Amino acid sequence: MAGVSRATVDRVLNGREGVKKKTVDKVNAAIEEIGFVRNIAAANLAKSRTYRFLFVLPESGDQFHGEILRRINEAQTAYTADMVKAAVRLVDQNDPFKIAALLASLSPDVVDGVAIMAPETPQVRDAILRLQERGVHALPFISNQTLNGDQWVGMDNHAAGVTAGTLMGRFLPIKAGKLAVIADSILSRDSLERRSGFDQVINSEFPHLAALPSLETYGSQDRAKRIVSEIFRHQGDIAGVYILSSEARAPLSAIWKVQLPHNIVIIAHERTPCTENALVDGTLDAVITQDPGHLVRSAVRKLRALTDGRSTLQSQEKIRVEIILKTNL
Amino acid sequence: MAGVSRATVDRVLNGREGVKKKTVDKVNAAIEEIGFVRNIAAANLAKSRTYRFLFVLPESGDQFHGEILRRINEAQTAYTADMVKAAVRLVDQNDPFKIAALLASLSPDVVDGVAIMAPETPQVRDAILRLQERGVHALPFISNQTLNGDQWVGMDNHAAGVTAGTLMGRFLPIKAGKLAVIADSILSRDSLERRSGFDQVINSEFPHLAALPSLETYGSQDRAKRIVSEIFRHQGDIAGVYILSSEARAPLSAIWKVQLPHNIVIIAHERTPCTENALVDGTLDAVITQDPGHLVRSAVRKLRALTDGRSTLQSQEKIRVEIILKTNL
DNA sequence: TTACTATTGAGACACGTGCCTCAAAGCAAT
DNA sequence: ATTGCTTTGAGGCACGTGTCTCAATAGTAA
Repeated sequence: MAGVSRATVDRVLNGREGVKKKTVDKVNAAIEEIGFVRNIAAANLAKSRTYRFLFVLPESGDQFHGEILRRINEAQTAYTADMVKAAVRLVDQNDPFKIAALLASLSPDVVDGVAIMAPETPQVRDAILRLQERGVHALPFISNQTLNGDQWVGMDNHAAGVTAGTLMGRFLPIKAGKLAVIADSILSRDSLERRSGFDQVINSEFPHLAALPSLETYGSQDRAKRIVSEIFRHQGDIAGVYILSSEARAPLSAIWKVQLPHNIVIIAHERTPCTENALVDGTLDAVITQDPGHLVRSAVRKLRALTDGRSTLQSQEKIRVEIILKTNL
Repeated sequence: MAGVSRATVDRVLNGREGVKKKTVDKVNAAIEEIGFVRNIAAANLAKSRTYRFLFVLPESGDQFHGEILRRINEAQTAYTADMVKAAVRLVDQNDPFKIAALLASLSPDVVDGVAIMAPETPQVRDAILRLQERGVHALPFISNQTLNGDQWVGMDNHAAGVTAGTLMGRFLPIKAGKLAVIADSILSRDSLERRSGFDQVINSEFPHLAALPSLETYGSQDRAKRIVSEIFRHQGDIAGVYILSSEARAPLSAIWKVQLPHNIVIIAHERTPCTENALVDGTLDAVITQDPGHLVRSAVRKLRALTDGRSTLQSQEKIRVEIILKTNL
């Protein structure tokens, strides 16, 4: 069609050197004209290509992370047909240097792409950039990093906070009240974004409500219990509780023990066995979540597209801020 | 590994005749032992297999169907690499005989699988069964058919109705009021299920509210306007409006014209440009929807799994009842 | 044992692409 | 026209599987 040999087409398609610009254009024109699309399956077969991906996740007993791990295993099975192998490495997320060191140890000989869930610190940011320079595709995962705008997988945490605030405001009767905000730790960017969204909507749309300063549990059951009981002792008019961290177990079990007045609205994040139970038994009024299976599959698809130099279906990769009630579990 | 030749393994793998049971067992044992998984990409390459799927959809100017069509085109592109070709046929959904005739005209030589969106009638049900007998995989799509329990793609409409009812009840203050229910037509199974879910939750959880009988617009703009204005003339204490059909345009534009008291809660179904606008401008309080892109991709994946005799990832194929507010658009 | 049939093996070619080598042709500077 | 470099062509083998043919072997009934 282009009047050239298969070898030349190959040179053009795979970007090899030593082809005249004029020839390249001829080939591309022909490709355009007959609407040729490379059969990626055949190409991968020929290259006996395997996609070696790595998920770098925080080590924690967090149920949400447990879900993520389950989904990675699931995807492992589902994507074997596509020659995708996904490994997992757990790192202490409080130690940015360890994370950076791990990333620094990865080379393109061993891995094609990495999905990284880690708090944003200068060390990590640098390590990610250097990783990319070395030719390993890196993709911020769930925890955002201010790098390449849309190249990350996770939900818009500000919108999630706004949504939580809206539901809180709309579920409560229109009268003055205070809102307790409980977090594991508010240092992470995700927590800050959620909090800011929550405050924004409460202040602007529901001025009769007042969001109290965040209370941190640091993952401790005891601390959670103390916080919960103290809130209700000192602040008489608590109307709602917003649990903004991804792990709702500690605050929830504290709430179960303390027995709150039952017209209080409680909203938490992330769908886990624990939050599901709390929805069913009526403790939680709503859960704002992102689908862990979708997160994992989206990361895999995006990494694959990156290694192939393709683009992905925008609409499929958008991580939705999902609202879950008892009724649409 | 099994001590047999490649030819025999082929006979076993592809279920050809004339292999002793003992040999079959040996081969399967070996497969089990070394954990062999067939490279589907290579297999399809060798067979130069293409998956020819057909979407049978109602012909209607419905925006939701428009979205579905867009997503089918999108999937078309995204799945070319997997040799999937999806065609669309529109049929008058009020004529079950035409639908049945169309299905009857499909043979396995021309198409591998069909996703069918059609109201449930005896003719259609029969046609689907006969289609399957002829060896064409059929999958009810969006509109459910009481056939094979989980083999369909769409959301649980009863749960959707319950969710709509719950939001309605929770968004409204706890005081007596009436709820208008507007539908295109309430004859379809989907509408009935939504209505039943809605009533159930209103009656049991929010007894101070009363859901009025459904009002049908039959897609007519004028009729919608008349219905909307009459409701508010004759019934003084309308607290909320539930638009339960997939096309909210007629009722919504009627509402825009009539200018309702603005503390009325309005909930509709399906995310479309129209409902999005209504969310943004505050006319709608919530939209209950299913993701059209996900519906289409799920149908394609399920049809592909059916033709390959594989199973799909349960969790990925579950169509969620999504709640959309202005904040998580 | 013989004469069957049922089962198995060996080998070839195909699918669409990648990747390599060697030779041929084109081109520019001298 | 010669030399040396750049660009192109021809052809082969590979990837993992399917599918076919023909021959070889095993098994069974007479």
